[in-house]
Amino acid sequence: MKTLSIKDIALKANVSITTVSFIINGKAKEKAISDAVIKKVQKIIKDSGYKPNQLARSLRTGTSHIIGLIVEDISNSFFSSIARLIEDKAYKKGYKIIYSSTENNVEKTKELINLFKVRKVDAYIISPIKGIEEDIQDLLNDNKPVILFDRNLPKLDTNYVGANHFEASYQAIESFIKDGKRNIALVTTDIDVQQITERFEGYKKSIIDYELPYQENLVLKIPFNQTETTTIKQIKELLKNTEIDAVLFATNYLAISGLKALKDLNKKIDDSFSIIGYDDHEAFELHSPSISTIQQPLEEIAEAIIQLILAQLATKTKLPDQQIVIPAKLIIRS
Amino acid sequence: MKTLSIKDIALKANVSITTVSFIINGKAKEKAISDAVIKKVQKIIKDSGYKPNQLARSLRTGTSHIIGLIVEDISNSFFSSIARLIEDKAYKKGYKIIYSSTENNVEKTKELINLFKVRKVDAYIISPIKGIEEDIQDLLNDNKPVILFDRNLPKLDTNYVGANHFEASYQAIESFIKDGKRNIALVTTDIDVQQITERFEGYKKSIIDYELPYQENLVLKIPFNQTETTTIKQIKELLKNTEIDAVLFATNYLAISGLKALKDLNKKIDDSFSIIGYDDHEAFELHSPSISTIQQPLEEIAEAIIQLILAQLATKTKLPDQQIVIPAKLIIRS
DNA sequence: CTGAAAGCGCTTACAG
DNA sequence: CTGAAAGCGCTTACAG
Repeated sequence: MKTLSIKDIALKANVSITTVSFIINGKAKEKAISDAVIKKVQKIIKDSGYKPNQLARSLRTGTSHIIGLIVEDISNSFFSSIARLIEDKAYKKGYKIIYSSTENNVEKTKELINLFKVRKVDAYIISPIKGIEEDIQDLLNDNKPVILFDRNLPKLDTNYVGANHFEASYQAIESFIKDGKRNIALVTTDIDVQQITERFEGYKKSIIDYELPYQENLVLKIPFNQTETTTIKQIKELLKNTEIDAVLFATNYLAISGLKALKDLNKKIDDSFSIIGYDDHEAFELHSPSISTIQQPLEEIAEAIIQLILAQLATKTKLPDQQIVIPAKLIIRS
Repeated sequence: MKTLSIKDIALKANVSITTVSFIINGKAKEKAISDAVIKKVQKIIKDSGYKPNQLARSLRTGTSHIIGLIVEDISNSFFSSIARLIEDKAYKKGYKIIYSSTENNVEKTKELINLFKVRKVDAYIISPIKGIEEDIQDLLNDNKPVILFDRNLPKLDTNYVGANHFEASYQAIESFIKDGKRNIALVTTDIDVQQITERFEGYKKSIIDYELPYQENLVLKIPFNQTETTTIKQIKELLKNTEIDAVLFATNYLAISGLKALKDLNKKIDDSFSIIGYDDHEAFELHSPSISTIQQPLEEIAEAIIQLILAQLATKTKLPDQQIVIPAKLIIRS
């Protein structure tokens, strides 16, 4: 059962492939094709189940109705939730999403961008890492919509959607301080991306604003590419400092590791020791006691991204870049 | 900055595009291209940063070095973990993965398969739903490798990789019974797919084998497409039956909803009331007490899938279908 | 040892 | 109102 081509349809309908193409692409009216021919061709298309070959179409037109989504790690619930929301929204507008993980690997990311590029993806949604500025600039020069999210690359002029990490982190620490905490630790990662830096800056600023001493030994920077076992060990090490009365975890997976460390240590979360996580995770709410967390509004972020994409796709002219910063919310649970 | 084509390279090298193509595709030796020409062309390719257009290549050859992965819901950690593992392994062999979620929607799944098909995906990994048998059969007729996983479609002759759900569920119930439980509930979903049915059958068989009465009112079938709030309500309703001394949850998200219900009810998990979940979830281990669970060996499943794919891709002839059933493990935590 | 040419399946400027 | 033809960027059978 060979798959049908536009030629087969043209043959059956006894018209040229040009005519068939016009009809398929809704240009029949514009091109003044007679109603009779339109009807006939449409019937044949329907009866035969013919579907245009998108590869050939993309090769010719340079478009694909596909949006490429590049995230750090699809198995992280923050990214998979966003991916799912974007997928839903895009699908309703006739766009498909294909996604892939960078694993914070510059080489892999470059290859992915190239993969998407040669496949004529119409737009890119990227949670970027440093080192791919040039590749993204190429896309922009190529007039492709690019939306960065979660992290920004300050060197680039492009669209960005993300939460206000500085503010969120500041508020989390503020709430600790108002609760009487004095030795507040930060467990973060060593990857050098804007949103992680912001979380750190918010932590620091809040401590200084409230005239607490900034203690470098209370900040633990976990290497990105190490096993969770090692991470847990390092967190336990940190917690040997019994002065610590509160911990902010800068990502959800670090908070999970932190909870495991606490469990190992048999250390309770109570009036004298609090923690706050980042991004939500099913485990936070279920934990006894429930874990407070800084929540990024996934729905709003996904919506903002898709709106930006659609706006750009709908127009030929380059729209002004937008930097959309959405406030994250501190969810206090207890 | 127009992107380069094979023509540009041929022009620069002063050879035909045929020669360039042979060199790119490693057929230079076979086609007896002179070493001098090979060197020259390769240098030009390298210096110019030329990358062959994969779209054109796919259109011509019908292959793409891409594997399509279709799962129920990428935001479910079972699927996102498998996706990530498969992606890693495939990437090492030079294959890229593109994935998408079916949301248990037959129409969307058909469209996705078509999307992948017209893009000449080399192989398919699908966690299928009923109603797409024909589409998959088309792929098989088309001589494309298809690996079903997680769920099988018994009507089809194709490869399958999955866990032994019947056995796993049987053992879970058996362990409850050996613990002295007598009124064991099952919370499962109403979707009619093999692996869910098997979990139910294992539950039933175990109860009957151990000569306990099979009580229909202890089996709760949750509709797939409802809100979690409703699910939690239904589970709470079930738990009003205080005779129940143990519950097996047939999926990880149902177990999560179950834990939320218990938290709402302030009902403790202890000697007189036990639960077992399905698939792992960070929240299970962290919960106090830790939640026992039936664990599918993700790494082994991913490895089996990728091996099957690579074996099929490596040969032109159709290999015999394989049904790989991997035992799930009951992880008892306490 | 190397090249001209057909063809994969489309779209579209041009012609009539 | 409709069609012949060029071209998107490749691969490969054929010819020399």
